[in-house]
Amino acid sequence: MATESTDPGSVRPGGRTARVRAAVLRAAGDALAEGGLAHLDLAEVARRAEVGRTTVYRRWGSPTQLVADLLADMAEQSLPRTETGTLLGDLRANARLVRRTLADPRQGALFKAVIAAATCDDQTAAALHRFYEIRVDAWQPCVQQAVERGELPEGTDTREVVRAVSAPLYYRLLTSDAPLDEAAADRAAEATVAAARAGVFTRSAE
Amino acid sequence: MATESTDPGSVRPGGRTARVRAAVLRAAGDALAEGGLAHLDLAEVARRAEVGRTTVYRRWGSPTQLVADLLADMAEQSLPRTETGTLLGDLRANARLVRRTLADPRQGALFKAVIAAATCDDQTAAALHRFYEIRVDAWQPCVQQAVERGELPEGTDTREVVRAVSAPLYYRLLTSDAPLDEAAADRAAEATVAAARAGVFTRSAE
DNA sequence: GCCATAACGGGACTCCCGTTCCATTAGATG
DNA sequence: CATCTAATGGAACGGGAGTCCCGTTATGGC
Repeated sequence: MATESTDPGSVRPGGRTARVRAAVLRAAGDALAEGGLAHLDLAEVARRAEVGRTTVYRRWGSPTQLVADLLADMAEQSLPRTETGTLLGDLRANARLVRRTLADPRQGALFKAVIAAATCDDQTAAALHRFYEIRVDAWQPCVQQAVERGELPEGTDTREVVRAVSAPLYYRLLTSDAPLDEAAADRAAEATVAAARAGVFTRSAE
Repeated sequence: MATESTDPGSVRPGGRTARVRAAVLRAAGDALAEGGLAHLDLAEVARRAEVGRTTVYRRWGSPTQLVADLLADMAEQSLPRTETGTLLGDLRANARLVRRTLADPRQGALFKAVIAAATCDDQTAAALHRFYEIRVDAWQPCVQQAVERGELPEGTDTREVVRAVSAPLYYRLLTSDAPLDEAAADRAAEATVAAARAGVFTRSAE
């Protein structure tokens, strides 16, 4: 048995290997943003990245696994979080950041494609879930502070509050052709604050 | 020019043609629910539907276009809407219906795959948007009634309220591996009511 | 019930995706 | 700087997806 030797890149991750990975991931991101998951062709990615086809097939194997690696890369680049001192201010800043990202032609298309890939493959789904776990954890403290300030009831599920801000924006991105304007972002933040104040996000037991 | 003759099925839509379409769409739904968009193979769909490969390639051409037709078919089957007399009751019924659908292994996987397909192709996206437009329109009246009863402020964007109920459920389905339990559905309904009561969904001007 | 033809279905063909083999390049270690 | 070998990349190969051609079926109109 002995786990199939080792994946390429795990023994000698420096120099060229890292450069190849960076070039391939960038090319994959571009291709995804342009054509979506269905048009993601490993041969074309190799061409764009100026890398041998064989290398791409060997190291990533399938489009969905390539996306999984792309997600792992995206998860490492964390954005700085702004602090305004009030819950509404913090959540609005978050909502506007999410909106700006999703409304950007390249980034928006990329996120759509990445979500699509996660629906096709369990490993990719795991990578996507991890990505959002990290993002939610990064913003969760501002809700925690609101609880400590007395703005929100004790026992509030702080992570669920953060997710409630993003949800309507992603829902609109995927199921509607209406533009993601800043008003939608502000509404998402306000709705979340209203619900959180009403105690909707308190976990009853446990 | 003269629009490339006519699509198959438009001149003689009865009998066999309709039977073929039904068989193919059912097979496509099964295949999508099992393997997701990436594993949707037109040849296999033809085999499952006991239909000639040529027919499937000629009438639908690509996986995404097949999904677009599947969506048009799904949009026609509308679910009956329950009425409880209160806004929270109606929205909770809606939320639980959505949750039950998405939590069902086959239906949930199918919805994921359909959303994935919509991210790859404009026509499929249009079909998906139309599907949700119809669903939202079907539930919008219960919010309208709440406005008329005085439960919600005048000028409330009733459709946006309906969307606010679904959003967190879809967001969880796609970006998390947490189970879609009934508590999540109830929370979505309660959060939406709290926000709507606070006037978050009133459109300022226009 | 009969005819014209829309739509289907089988088989052959082509092309490209994905794999395999091996020579070449360039990290890592001393 | 020399050596070992992980990792890359070119070339050739096999198989299956998608297309084309044409005969067959059965629908809609009279």
